[in-house]
Amino acid sequence: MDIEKEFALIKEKASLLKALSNPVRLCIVRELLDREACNVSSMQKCLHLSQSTVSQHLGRLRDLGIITGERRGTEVYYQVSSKEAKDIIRVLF
Amino acid sequence: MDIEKEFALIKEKASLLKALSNPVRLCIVRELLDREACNVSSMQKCLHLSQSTVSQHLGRLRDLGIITGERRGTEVYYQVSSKEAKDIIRVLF
DNA sequence: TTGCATAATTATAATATTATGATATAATGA
DNA sequence: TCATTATATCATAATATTATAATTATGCAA
Repeated sequence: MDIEKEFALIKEKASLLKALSNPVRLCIVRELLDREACNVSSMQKCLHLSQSTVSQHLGRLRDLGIITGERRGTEVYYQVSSKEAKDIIRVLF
Repeated sequence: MDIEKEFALIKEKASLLKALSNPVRLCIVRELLDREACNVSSMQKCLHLSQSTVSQHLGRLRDLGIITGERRGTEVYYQVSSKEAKDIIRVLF
């Protein structure tokens, strides 16, 4: 592999790690693995953070394909979709 | 485990991930696993960054116990000392 | 349609991270 | 000792991240 593609790969992996490196997001992803399909307001209560903050963290995880959301009525339920993210959580906990 | 210790653990794991989530640091740790015991100036040439920048990244990795350095004359050779960090690299690459 | 509940988006201020340049420290050899 | 090489630390400007508050969007039921 040439050096530029190599570093592009490293940057991609680094952004996955960065997404998981915030305590709130790490907590969210971990919770989603334990008891799958939480909705936003249940996480919000659990984390003692505002709706906006939680939603923005979820947005970042969504943008990177780490989680996917499914709407059921007014609520959105999330689950972890990235195998690498799952593997990292397994290594850590 | 009570909720506060739980979150303290999560913050600790998050800082490990944060340390690895910078492309330069991820590159350094990965290199150190492939060909162990690089010195600072060889990394610096490889990464096209200033001595100061590389040294500061090494400092962060050192402070978290991810790498350890051993001085040989004027040079310092580093290696990866954290098992968790090694495991994460193995998951990613 | 209106009202309500849930979630997403936007703007912003406080804080953290990063790379650079200058300086300091450590080891070695002339 | 002095000069040189290698590494670490400090100060700082540019950029990124984070939490909050305000606003907007979506779904549903009366």
